[in-house]
Amino acid sequence: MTIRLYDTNARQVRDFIPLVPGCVSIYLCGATVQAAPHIGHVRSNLNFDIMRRWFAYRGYDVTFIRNVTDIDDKIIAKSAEQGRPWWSIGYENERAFNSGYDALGCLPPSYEPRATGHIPEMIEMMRELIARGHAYAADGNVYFDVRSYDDYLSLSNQELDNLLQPSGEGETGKRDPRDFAMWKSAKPGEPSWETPWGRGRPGWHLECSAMAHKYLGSAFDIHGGGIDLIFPHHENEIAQAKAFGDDFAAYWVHNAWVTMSGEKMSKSLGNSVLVSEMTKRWRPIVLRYYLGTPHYRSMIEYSEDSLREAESAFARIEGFVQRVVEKAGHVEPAAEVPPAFAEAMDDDLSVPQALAIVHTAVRQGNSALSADDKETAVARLSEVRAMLGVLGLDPLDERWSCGDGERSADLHGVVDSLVRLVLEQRQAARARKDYATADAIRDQLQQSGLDITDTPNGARWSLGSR
RNA sequence: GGUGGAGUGGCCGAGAGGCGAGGCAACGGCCUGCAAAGCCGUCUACACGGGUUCAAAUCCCGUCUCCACCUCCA
Repeated sequence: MTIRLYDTNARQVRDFIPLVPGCVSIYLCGATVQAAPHIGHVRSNLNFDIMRRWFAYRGYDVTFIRNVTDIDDKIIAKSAEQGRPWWSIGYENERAFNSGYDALGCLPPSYEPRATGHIPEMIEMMRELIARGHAYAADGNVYFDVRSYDDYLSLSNQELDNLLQPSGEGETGKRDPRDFAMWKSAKPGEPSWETPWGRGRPGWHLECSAMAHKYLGSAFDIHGGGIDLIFPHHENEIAQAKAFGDDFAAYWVHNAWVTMSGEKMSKSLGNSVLVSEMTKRWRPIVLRYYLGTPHYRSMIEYSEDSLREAESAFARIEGFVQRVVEKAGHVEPAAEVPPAFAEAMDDDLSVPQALAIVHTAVRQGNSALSADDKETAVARLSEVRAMLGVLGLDPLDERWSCGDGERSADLHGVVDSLVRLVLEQRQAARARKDYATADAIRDQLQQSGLDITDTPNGARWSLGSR
């Protein structure tokens, strides 16, 4: 019954023991809103969405903080390039991220703090770190003194002296080239805030230490993010927070990335597949199935073929759900998921194994349907709904009903009675063995985007997959 | 140079000493006027070379290939 998670810091799977019984606090590194989100960004969020849903299912009270870093070098550069304010660029991308998360059915975080809304907290942290001898000001920058913190690089298991020398472009006055900037002095024309060390702006890592402290306190349960954040971002967060006096995160969970032709999808490599493009071409629930069901620590090699495969696999589940509902009416999700499913989820969120349980239930349910065993079919559906609910993939969840709720339900009724009229004609043709006419009717409906399936109880129609 | 990860059947994708994960595709069967869907069955795989063991995809040694991080990154 204990949830186990792979902790990057321990480099092994550990039993999850919450700091406060019954509660779990999660800090997820969200976006640096310098560009529109690609599917790798949503994948990360999706993995943690499933994590929090599982914790909630297990009875935990979940506090989920996902930050927005709304100031950085690239945002400033774009602002200068486009002649637009930095905050307008950041906000535009922030909205794109949120609509991407939303489209794929991610639950909103408990709170979503922005870096630039927490300048006083950052100044306070720097003041304390300077007082404690872990940081120093130089030329209007504030640097963290990495040699002053003994445990530096323990998360990524590296030795300070083995690191390649950083370029340290434009960062002057460092005691050690590997010291990192918590605060950067403002160049003319750049956005800046007043501090005791001069006008400037946050470096990349300070916001997370400061905001995690503010919203989750000096100690919290889980810190998450993409595997590429381990160094330098998370190492630097740890150094700041711990040197400041926080215990910081108890568990570190990192998701793997999405690759394309074997290479990491990234904004700078230019091989990004934008979420906005994908949701135009694929049903969001299918995208969620595709991006959310491989294990979170496995790479996803993006391809259209495997997306199509995911579409077929999910259609199988969906078909079962629809058939049972047509036969038996509304079926509520079961209160509990099957034990084998729970066991898989407890074991470091083994979604692929959990999904095998779903497919088995679907197969059993389908068998029950063809044997006319309504009771078993309903029981399996109710389990399937409970399991899919945890994964955020229940096709009957209102979230996935397209368009504006009641109006589209009305429309469905209209289409249904029209199609029934046509199907009656086809049935009449079939009855007099005029199969040419019957097939022509079916072909025509097919071309209108409707799939027709004959069953022992008459023909049924469904929206074609594309 | 340092640190970490990966290589599994036609494809995707789990597993981590012994019971064929699961899915997609294909093929055969049942059902069907035909089709579709569904069900049943078939396809017995773990980069390579050694070793340990009654037993290795899994552990050990070595090799090859690929990827990532080393101050832009989810």
